[in-house]
Amino acid sequence: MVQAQLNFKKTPARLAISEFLTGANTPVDAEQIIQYLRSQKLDTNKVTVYRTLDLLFKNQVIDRVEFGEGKYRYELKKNHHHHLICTNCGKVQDVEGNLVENLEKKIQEDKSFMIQGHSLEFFGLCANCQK
Amino acid sequence: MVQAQLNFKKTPARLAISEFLTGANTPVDAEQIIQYLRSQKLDTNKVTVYRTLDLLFKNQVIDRVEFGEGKYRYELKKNHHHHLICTNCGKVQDVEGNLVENLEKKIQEDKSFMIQGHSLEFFGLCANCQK
DNA sequence: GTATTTGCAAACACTTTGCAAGCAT
DNA sequence: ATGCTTGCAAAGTGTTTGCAAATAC
Repeated sequence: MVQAQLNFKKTPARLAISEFLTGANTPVDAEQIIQYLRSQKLDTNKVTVYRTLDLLFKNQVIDRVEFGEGKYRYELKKNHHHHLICTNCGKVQDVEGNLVENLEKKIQEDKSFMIQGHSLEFFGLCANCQK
Repeated sequence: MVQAQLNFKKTPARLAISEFLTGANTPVDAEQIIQYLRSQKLDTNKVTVYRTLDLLFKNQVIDRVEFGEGKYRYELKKNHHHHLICTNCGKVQDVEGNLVENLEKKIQEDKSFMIQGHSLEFFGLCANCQK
């Protein structure tokens, strides 16, 4: 699997799902994973896909995000970043870095709220869709 | 209804839903609305609730937000703000103001991405749950 | 060999749709 | 009167669960 220290059994489905997530440059949904597995002649049941995602999520191998679509998307955990989601073509770009670190400090002080995490997504038109 | 210029028919269900949304100090889900209607002896079908929410959302009377729960929450449109969501008790507080305006300017320049909107939610522990 | 993982069927939660009946204007 | 709104039943998504059979180690 993605991280050697996790002693999950290395089943074909899990390896393929990890491989797909590793190769994806954008957060993918369960359906896309199932399509990929099908294309690899690995007709894995969707239940297995959800269970694998759950396993990876709970072990902090992947992140789970929502883009207001009524479903989850998943991506390998990586350096903190935010997303630019094109409302026209759906393209997703990353913005590297924690852009709200200073905001968080201020909020913790002002509101006595202990921040553990956040989600920040931007919606708009990518360069191509502005033409 | 909430906004006079919209000439929707003022049915009991719509009036009650608007009233509930107006009184709510936190984004509510469809189920909470149904419970409220029931408590008002207005046994409105959930389909009507969803259709009313859709109507209000499309006419920009309400906002629709997601807190990573796998469902939508709705709140009356108001001054731009973000949410502090307690991961322990679920309490939701508002943070007034557009905290990422400067970020947006920078992103538009750096990424040639035309931002139309964003979502920013903070997850953590409210003052009470830190005790 | 044994505990983990899988597939299947089924259920679940949330939301949407089609259509006929009912109501606001 | 008529077009908008509702309820009902059904279906559509996305996701989870129980259990017996299959498999990685």
